[in-house]
Amino acid sequence: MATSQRRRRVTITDVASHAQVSTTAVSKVIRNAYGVSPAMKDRVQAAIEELGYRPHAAARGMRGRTFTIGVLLPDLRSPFFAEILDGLTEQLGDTEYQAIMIQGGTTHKSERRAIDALADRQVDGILIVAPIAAKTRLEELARDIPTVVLARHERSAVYDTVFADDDAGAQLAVEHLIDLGHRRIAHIAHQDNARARPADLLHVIRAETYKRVMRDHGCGDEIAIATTSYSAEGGLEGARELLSRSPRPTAIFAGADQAAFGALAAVHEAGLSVPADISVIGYDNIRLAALPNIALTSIDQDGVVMGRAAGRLLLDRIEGRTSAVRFAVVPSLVVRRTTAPPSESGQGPASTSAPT
Amino acid sequence: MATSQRRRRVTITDVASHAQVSTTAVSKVIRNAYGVSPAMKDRVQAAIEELGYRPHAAARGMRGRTFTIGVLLPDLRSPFFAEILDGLTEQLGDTEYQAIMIQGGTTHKSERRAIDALADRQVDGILIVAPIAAKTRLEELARDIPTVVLARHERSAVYDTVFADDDAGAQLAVEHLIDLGHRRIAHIAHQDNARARPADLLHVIRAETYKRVMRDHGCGDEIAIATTSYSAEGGLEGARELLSRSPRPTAIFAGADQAAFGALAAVHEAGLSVPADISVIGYDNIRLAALPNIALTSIDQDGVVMGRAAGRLLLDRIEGRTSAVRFAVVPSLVVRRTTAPPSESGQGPASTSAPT
DNA sequence: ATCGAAATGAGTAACGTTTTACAACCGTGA
DNA sequence: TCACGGTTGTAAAACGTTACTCATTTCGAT
Repeated sequence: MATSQRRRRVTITDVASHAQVSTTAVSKVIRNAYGVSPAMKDRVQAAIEELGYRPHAAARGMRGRTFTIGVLLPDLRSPFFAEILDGLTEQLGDTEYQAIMIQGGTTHKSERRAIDALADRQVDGILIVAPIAAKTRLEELARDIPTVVLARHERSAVYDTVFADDDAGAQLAVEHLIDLGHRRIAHIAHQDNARARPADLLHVIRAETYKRVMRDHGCGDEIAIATTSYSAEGGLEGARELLSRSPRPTAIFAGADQAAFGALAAVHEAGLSVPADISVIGYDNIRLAALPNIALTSIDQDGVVMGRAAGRLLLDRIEGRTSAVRFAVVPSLVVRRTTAPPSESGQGPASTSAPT
Repeated sequence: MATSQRRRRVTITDVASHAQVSTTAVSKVIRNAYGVSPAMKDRVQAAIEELGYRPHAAARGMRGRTFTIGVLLPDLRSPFFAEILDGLTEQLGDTEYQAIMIQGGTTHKSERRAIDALADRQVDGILIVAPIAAKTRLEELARDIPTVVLARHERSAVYDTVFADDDAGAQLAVEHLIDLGHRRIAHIAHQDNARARPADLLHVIRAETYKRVMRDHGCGDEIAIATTSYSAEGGLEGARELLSRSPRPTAIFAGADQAAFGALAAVHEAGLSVPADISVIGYDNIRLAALPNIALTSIDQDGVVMGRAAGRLLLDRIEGRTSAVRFAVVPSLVVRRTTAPPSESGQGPASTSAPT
């Protein structure tokens, strides 16, 4: 018989009667609201301590705040999200607020369900990371709940945005390769079914900037893009396709490090070497990129700073700010050993014969 | 003036008055409880549809359920957790339950705070992944809230456990190396400040099994362990240390793929090659391990199945089951290209002279 | 002393649901 | 016709907290 009655939680009433005061007084102490004498405060806090009382979030949510920040992540697979969360957690640090996460998935339906779930749970604020929902839907949400959108560039009057300057970052990447002497630079892009204005999506910006910079340096004819996804599998597939083209590119700019890993694999698979035959540059500078055997050249953007900023903006909004803010982080180039000047011999040893 | 009054949410009362019935009736329809005629049901559902009503989770939490499953993850950096969550989400699928995640961190204090946060939010069930808390604390929690613990092996009367058979997995790994002819096999282990019985911790089991299998095959004298952490950085550091020993090991069994990546880096750094000079085997079979240029031999354990099982056990418990269950997944060996027979020449080319 | 304002505490009504209890209605069998 | 049991609906009381209102006390300035 594994019964063992589920214990009743200790409530504010228990504390009040134990401390011989009203529940109102206890509530005030908890929220350190105006109108409690030091004596009262001590007394109540002692009772709280003694009984191990913890306020019941659902009940609080009925009247006031839930002290909960909801974070919507598309998935848990990107190491970059972990950094954002670290920043957010740090910012929430000693406040009473707690971050909870929810997985949005890749379809509109699943993302919708996740957002609704957060709204149903009466979170005090929402951080939406790289959503695929349309701007109008996000604004609808933001009218009800303080909202910060991370990783999209749009300008909204009702929510704040936090993002890295992807235009600058992509320019750093492509110009780094051009400075090394490359001209046949290919790009691996990402495709999802986001309903945002394309120009507000970071992966579109990276791709567009790639094209612009190529043209600016007279390499407009060398533009070659494989559109797959920002993942290892996507990078592998995309790079395979790019490497099969003729003439073969001498460098690949992958829109994300994960994709760059896939690209490295494809290069290896083709019997070519990095950076002798092909240079590869990634984006995000995830930790694995720094391992000495990988040593991936990448674009660093400080996820922790972005997470911190998002947290602060959210807290401000909860406190009542209504004006909208855009917070941009500036990325930087981290040169490692996957990029080098192109080899003199136009095509490497493993070049397959041209078609037809 | 960015005012735009925050709209009042539509409540059960709104639905009731719109459908000209009592709130009780609406509540019954929502929960499809006993005592509603088909006519009533249709009528109410139409009203719900029309008004776009969604039940208010906090209010529900006051009397009944919150339809929320809390998931405590130590961090977001392990790709393995993503799989568990996929399995859980799949299992929760079309139920009304929603999974929310919270980051437990690496200290007892932060994990405690996270668990309390879930309890305060009145989740209906908790999935605790690889916790560091003591068993007694988990049992205390489990007496109040249906709980499933994932990745620890202990046997509890009040909560369920879901884990992979790490003993079998580690044995597969070590015997694979021994079958290839290796004898000087080193191990990279993980250390944290968990308060569990050591024998219940997966990383301890992997290490102990490594030692046992070594002894069973007469390699007891060759046992060499570097205790760092199951991360790329930990693997790098650990492998550096192991490679500096003399005689140098011919194979490394890393307790996790992430650590194996670090080990690969260290081997490369030392001017040695895999698998010619050193074989490396990981654990978890994360996606990156399958990339053709990495091709890491690893131990596969099905995280999705584990997540699904955890979800089902949780739902069962919420429905009233009180008996405890232990669910174990059996791992399998995935041979790729980082393991091979040891080279004949005892030490590779980069061997440093023996000390003294 | 007296007045008024400020400080302090308590009582009570919400908040949006679920649960319990019960009333009204129906058809059925005696 | 009556009593009865089952069905279908409603009213009202929780659940634990906060916000609002108001009464009492304290204290400084006159």
